[in-house]
Parts: sequence; structure tokens; C-alpha cells
Amino acid sequence: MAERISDAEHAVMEVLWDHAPLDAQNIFDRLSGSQSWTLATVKTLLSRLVSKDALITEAEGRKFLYRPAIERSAYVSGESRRLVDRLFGGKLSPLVAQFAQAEKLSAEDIAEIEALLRELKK
Amino acid sequence: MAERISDAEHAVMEVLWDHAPLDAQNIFDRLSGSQSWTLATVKTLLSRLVSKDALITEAEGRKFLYRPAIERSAYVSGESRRLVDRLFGGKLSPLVAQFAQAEKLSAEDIAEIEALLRELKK
DNA sequence: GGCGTACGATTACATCTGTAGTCATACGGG
DNA sequence: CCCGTATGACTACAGATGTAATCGTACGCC
Repeated sequence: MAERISDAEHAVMEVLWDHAPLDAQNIFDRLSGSQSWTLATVKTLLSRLVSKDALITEAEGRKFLYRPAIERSAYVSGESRRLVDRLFGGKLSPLVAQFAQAEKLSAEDIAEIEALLRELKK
Repeated sequence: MAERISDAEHAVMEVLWDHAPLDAQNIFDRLSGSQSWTLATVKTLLSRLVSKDALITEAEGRKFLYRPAIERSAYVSGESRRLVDRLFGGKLSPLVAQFAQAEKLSAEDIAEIEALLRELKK
């Protein structure tokens, strides 16, 4: 339960969150734009994700279709919280401050976030 | 050049960002509140950090004083960017949205961020 | 019906990480 | 001057990770 997902495994998850279920070959194809893994590598990652209970399989003929067993939002939420806890004492505003200072938020970025917050206060 | 710092190593860095330079024993003492590592473990982490060029040493008698070789802000900035790139397409606002939705930002949080943004627009 | 082939399963292996024990040695106390 | 001891260096080792080759096998084509 909730084993940690590594970076490489995460790339596989993204493919499946984007479109599932898919078989291994298909996942491999969709990854080949961004990664230069062999099919064997992708299969290893798939197995590991299955044993971590991050993916579930269903048989389709003699192959498997893979499907996420956890929501992307849950993963994203966990990872975000980890970072914010580790680096910003659990508070979001210092992160925003950090970005503001180091990354030069664009006017649109600022507007978007303000709109979000306005929405929240209602 | 910018080797990646592991979680355990990061805990050591935090101590030194908080107060440097310190010798190994001192770092160990300061960590013993949060971690239950032995002195040996801390020393291993220190060595690894030195070989990753994340710490520099200066001899003090027959021991070393350790001091960060990279700024906390640089580290924090790199890690934040990594996360935002990996999970939010490089944009900050979806992260804020994620927190808003999953974490129930408090009124103060919202006010703080708004203040920040107001400041930025000037 | 035998054979190549497409699959998942198994095995491989170097590196990194977490966690620690042991070794060599220089220093300070007696 | 010798010895315990503190200290960094070196060694250890299991598990995770990145990356992949190989194995056993069931299927479909000839």
C-alpha cells in the first residue's frame, strides 16, 4: 500500500493516466517520444508498478491491459505535500514566494492564481 | 556539478543551512531530535555530501567543520521546479489549485498569498 | 502440426540510498 | 612515552532504481 513510485515509473503512470487501459506495446509506443527505453525496460517498470499496487491488469487475450489503480490527483497531492512539508514547513505561501522571487511569475500566472483565490473565498 | 541530494542527506543539509559551520558530532546532536541515526550514519551522509560537492570542509584541529557549498534557496528552487515541471506542466497555478482543492487552504494562507501577489504587481 | 513470434516472467547488473560497523591514526591525559 | 579515545576513511550490506537481456510458452500462420 502506497509504495513510493520512482521517477521512471511515474513516466509510465502518466501515460496511463492520460489514456487507459493500454497494453505494454502501446505504452511503449507512447513513451518513445519522451524516453528512449526499450520495450523490455517498460515491461520491467510495468511489473514493478503492478507489484506496488499502482497498476491493475486485466487479461485481453494473451496479453494484459494496464490501468492505474491510484488516481493521478492522489499521487500529485501526495507528492506536493511531501515537497511543501519538506521544504516550506508545510505552508504553501512560502512556495509561492519562492517562485515569485526565483522564477519571475508572469502577469498571467499572477492573474490566474488571484482568480483561483477569489473563487475560493466565495 | 549538481548531483542529486537524497532525502537523508537533505536532513543533514537543513541542519547546516540553519547553522554552519559545524563539526560531525554537533550535526549529529542537532539531528538526534528528528532522526535516530547513529553518528556513523551521519558521518557517511557527510562524506557523500562532500563528494557531491554539496558541502565543503575546513579543518579545525583534527576534525572538520562542514559548511554548505550550495545555497538553500538554490536547492529549494531546483526541487520546486522539478516538481512543478513533472506534475503541473511547469506552471504554478495548477499547484495552487491542487492545494486549494485537496488541502483546504486556510483564510490566512489565502490572505498571505494574495498579499504576495499584490506586492509583485507593483 | 511444427515454428517463429509476441508476451509476460525471470534474471542480471551497476548505481544509489539508508544504515551502520570497522580501521587507522593523531591527540591529549596520565 | 604509552594508551585510550575521538575522528575521518573505508568497508559492508540490503533494498530501490534504471536499464535491459533471456526464458518459457501459447498462438497463429503455413
